[in-house]
Amino acid sequence: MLTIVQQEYMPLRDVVFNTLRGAIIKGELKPGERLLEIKLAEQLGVSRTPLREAIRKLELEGLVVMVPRHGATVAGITKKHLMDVLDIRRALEELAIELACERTTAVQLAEIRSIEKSLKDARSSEDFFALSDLDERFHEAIYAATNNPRLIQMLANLREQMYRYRLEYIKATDKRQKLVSEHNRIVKALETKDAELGRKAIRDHINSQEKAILERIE
Amino acid sequence: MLTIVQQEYMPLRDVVFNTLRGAIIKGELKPGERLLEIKLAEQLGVSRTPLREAIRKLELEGLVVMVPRHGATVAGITKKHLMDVLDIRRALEELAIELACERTTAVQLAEIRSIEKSLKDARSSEDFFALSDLDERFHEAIYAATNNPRLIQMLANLREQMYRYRLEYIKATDKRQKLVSEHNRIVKALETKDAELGRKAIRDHINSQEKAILERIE
DNA sequence: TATACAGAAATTGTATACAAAATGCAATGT
DNA sequence: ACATTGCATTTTGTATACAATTTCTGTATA
Repeated sequence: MLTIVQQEYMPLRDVVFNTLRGAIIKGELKPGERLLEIKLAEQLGVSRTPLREAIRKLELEGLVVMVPRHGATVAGITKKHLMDVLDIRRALEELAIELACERTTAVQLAEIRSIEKSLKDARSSEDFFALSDLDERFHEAIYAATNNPRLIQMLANLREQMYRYRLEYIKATDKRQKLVSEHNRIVKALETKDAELGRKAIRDHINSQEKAILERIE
Repeated sequence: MLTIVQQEYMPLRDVVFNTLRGAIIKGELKPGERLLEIKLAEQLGVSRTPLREAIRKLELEGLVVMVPRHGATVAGITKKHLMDVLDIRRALEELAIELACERTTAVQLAEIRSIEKSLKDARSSEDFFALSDLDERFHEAIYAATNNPRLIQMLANLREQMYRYRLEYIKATDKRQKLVSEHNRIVKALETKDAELGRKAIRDHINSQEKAILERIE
């Protein structure tokens, strides 16, 4: 007898959590904006209970700041905060590449290569969302190869936090070629299992992003 | 006019959160054990609402596993899981030392030195909790010197997860001298702002812990 | 004996009600 | 005009009630 794993059900709190996170990342909920429970609950058509549980999770992810007996506000993004997060990402991305160089299976490498090719072929496209999606898939494929679930989760979360800036970065057509060549370097490192090259490559990649983000900020 | 900052208030959800986290870390709640909402709520003398919100946070910290419509269970700790967390800690501890080498202020360095001395003086003590507390304060003082709140929070969380093993490590009297000398090396790195030495020192320090934990596990 | 089914019990998911605290505003007094 | 006080409103914190689902258990049947 087969047990059918139905993944279709999702608790309301998670639906709300995803919705709010998306809204914050896309800028629909602006930094400093208050998250009024009753108002939000009515807007989303749910009660306060699942809404509150979603806010707890957003709080721990750092997207929302809680003040006891005052409520939740969308966390502000300062330059300092971004730099802090980038420092952490750099350290963990280097670890990820190192692990991936050891552990990537043939199947995983093929998958990574395939995504890299798609991205290369689409590098002149104007479909930013598609490009962004490919970029995300490329990096998540590498995370997956680390075989470290905790690291995968943390990196996914850290990346998400600069989503809106990443989109801007990808729009910058003049930097596309650079992005493609950086990806290629990363793949080379994985193919030759050269952890040191991998670390360098990913560091340069993040530094490019950092530069682009800094340009955007002022 | 002086404003008195009263930090005495804490929402029930946070009290519950801390209580449960402590219970899990100390092993009072064993891996695989179910967290029944009504039962726990009665035991703690609170209603289900704050309890549930606490569980959401524990979930994101990785201490409990949720299965929709089935409830929460204490996350199991496998060797693989420990190694995964240690890999992440190593990467972030190295980053922390590097940042601390750049940023530690004179006051902070004095504080770190002071804790180091206390720990050295107490190295023959049998008061494990006091020793553990000093060790924790030593490392948190270094984290604080990074001036990166997000990193501080993440490292504190990662350390907590191996609390019970750390205690065993500290009990091992034969390794005390080693621990003291490792700390001394870390302080030296901070004093001379030698990031490379710092990385090496902290890496060795964590490797020692890893070894001790592995010995404990079988 | 093993299995399938039905119903009961237990448990989580969600909504609502009530309590406590903070905020805003107007009235009052200086 | 300005500060202060007190009240009403808003908002969060907590508890409880109800709904939906799952799990357990016992019984009947092959």
